[in-house]
Amino acid sequence: METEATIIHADLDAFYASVEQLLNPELLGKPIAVGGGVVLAASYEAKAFGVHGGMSGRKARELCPQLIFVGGHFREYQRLGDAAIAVLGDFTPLVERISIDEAFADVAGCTHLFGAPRDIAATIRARVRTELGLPISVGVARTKHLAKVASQVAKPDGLVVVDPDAESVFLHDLPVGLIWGVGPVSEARLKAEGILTIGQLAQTSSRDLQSFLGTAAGEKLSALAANRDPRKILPQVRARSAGAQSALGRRPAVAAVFKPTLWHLADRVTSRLRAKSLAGRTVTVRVRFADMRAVTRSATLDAPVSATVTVAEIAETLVRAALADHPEERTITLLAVSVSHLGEQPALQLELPLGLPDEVRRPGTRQGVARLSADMAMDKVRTRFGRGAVGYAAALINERGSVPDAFRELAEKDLG
DNA sequence: TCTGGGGTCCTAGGACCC
DNA sequence: TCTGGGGTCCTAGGACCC
Repeated sequence: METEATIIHADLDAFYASVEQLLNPELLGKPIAVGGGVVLAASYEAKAFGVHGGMSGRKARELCPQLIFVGGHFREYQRLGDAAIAVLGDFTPLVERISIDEAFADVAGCTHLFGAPRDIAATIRARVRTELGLPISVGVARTKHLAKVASQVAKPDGLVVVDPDAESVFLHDLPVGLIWGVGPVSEARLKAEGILTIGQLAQTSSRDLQSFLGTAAGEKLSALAANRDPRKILPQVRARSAGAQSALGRRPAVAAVFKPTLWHLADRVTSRLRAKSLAGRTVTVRVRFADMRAVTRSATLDAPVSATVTVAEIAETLVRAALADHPEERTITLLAVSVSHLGEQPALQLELPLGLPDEVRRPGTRQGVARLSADMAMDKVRTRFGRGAVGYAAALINERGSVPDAFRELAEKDLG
């Protein structure tokens, strides 16, 4: 291999749990879980008992009776996550953030200033540890895929550098599940073919993999197993969709339940879009039933929309259609609204020139203008006085038991 | 007292156009 | 009248990631 290993993948260890242990040192060395009904993150001490993110709190307590549940300090997660990623930014502008606690960086252009990639990685780890008090694992390799696998292998609190000459050896005995894009389903399909390790994967023809997993997935996997990964670091990627969802427990599938929820969700989504001057042409809803089966319905419009009322009305129509297709389902457990086909929202102009979105141009009524203007006025009030200051009556829902908004915001991707 | 919330990408079939 | 092929867009569902 002629290229050098300059891609870094940095991943904070058991992030939320580590922050809690940092804020309260009495929790150090103890099995803790962030969350309540659902485990959002588990400390390594808790992971040793089989506790992991996404698990129900009840199941976690079963596995580890001495498990300590702690409330989330969401502001601190955001602040410390930002600060850790900012350390990467001190070395190069080529930083691609994947989530609150994880990022890639390409240090090819700054080794003359800061030394070899291995040294840069070691410095990053030391700085995050001393300046922020958090453990972080780092992988260094020639490609994003290898760097990501390396950081997973480095965990907890380690550094792994994959020499370009040793890539095949490094990957050979690792389980296929470590590959980015291989989840439970693919893993099971590969296992059925006797393929357990990345080495075995590399021995399998691309054609066979495509027949097991489908064209695109097979091709991609084949390339990764053979160490071909052309992906570059992309510092700021524009979002392609924005959505919001809400688990409801078990509720009757009637308008009195779904209407206020849809308005609330539409309001969440569209206010995020408007904040970035974005709008979208496709509105999608998702309805989950008591047996966890879910159906989706979508509608694509001629022009992008971002007004709360418009999206809420479309969502309502789509949900009614989905329910009409499943008259046997009397109970719903989740509703989701998302907007895709995103594009720039043209500035609102009073003259209504051509090119304005449909909701602004609605013939005769000027309804669109009114809707969007009302929303923009409301957005301003909320910016000054907070979300709860003003809103649509139809969107008023009882949020008891639902996930706090602070956590929702953590999960939100920057729409760019 | 089953399983949160926010995303990306792919597939397959149908509509429609040339 | 019947048949064919390619391209694009849309819809619904699903796998996967953090």
